[in-house]
Amino acid sequence: MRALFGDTLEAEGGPRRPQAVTGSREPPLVVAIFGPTASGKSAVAEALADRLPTEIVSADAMQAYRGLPILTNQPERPTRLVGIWPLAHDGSVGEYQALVHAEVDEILAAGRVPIVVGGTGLYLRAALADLDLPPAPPRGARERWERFYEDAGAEAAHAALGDRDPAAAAAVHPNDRRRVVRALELAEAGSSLRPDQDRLWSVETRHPTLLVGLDVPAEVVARRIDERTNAMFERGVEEEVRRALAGPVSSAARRILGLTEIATLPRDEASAAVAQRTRRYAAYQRKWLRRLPAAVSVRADRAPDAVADEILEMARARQRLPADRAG
RNA sequence: GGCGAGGUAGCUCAGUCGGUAGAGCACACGGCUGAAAACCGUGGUGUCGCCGGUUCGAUUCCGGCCCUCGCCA
Repeated sequence: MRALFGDTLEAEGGPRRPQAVTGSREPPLVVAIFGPTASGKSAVAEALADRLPTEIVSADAMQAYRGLPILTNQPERPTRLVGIWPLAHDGSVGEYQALVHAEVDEILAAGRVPIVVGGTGLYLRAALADLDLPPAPPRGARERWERFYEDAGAEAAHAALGDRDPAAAAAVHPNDRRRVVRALELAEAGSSLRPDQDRLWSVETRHPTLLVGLDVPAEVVARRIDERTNAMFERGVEEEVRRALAGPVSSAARRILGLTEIATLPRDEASAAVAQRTRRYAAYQRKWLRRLPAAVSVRADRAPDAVADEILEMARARQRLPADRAG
């Protein structure tokens, strides 16, 4: 346990010394950091990395794509699962979940502390828990059911789902085309959209986990978003987007916030649209934060070092280590 | 200065032949299990430019004023 707090890593990605983080008597600990965009997640994670032997793992659906580092705000410090998919690829939680579990387990096996950082709530839960996701749709099934939904209409499609999977139908609104289609393809495959246990919102995790929610006032986040959006344009997002769109882009990757706006609108309008959509995204993430089970809220409108110190305190308490062992 | 058009939600606008108003977007809240920076649901948040007149009642009709835009001087 001394190793956990006794050493500090070099700030700028020097070679990481393999060393035991937890003794045989100590349980492994995963630290997860969630918060709205521009709440300082990356800075806090990096401050933590200066204090602990850690590896940072991304829980961000869009940073997983390669080719839009400015637009997706990819971190400077080497982070696992960032830039792993080409834009032509259709990523998914299911695919991501298998990858994160492997990364987290590998880091723990090496005696380090995995820090899972990301703004995608679903991906974060998939990283921490085993969501036992239903299978991917068979080839062609999605297109076929989408056509069915279009032809039959929302009500009829929902009624058809009611015949095959009443529980799923009860849980999904007829207008929610995505979920009606998904439930239909699952019902056809003999599976169901509704799992027996609700692991998404449970406190269950694969390993002992300290989940920290960064709490930053909405006005502060809004201001930082404006600044960051301006900075994006100064750093050349437009060129980045132009290059990216010259190649194939999957339907999933097309959802990256700002891609369409920057490609189609004049600069000032694109900038305003991106800032506004990003503010809405931050509000959506705050909803996730409210609902995430077992999240410990930490005020984060202050220096990342101070936030990291507070998180360390909590980690210590979590492992029942005496506070005076920190120095 | 003259003529014309217009001032209604945060924005763009609709509407009320006189009974204090509603769409889209924005915003707020909620849902979410292989597209999640996605998708869906719920909510109207308002001195209807200002002052006065007519009327039981005016955002609506009438008069005056202010402001914006366009054309002409």
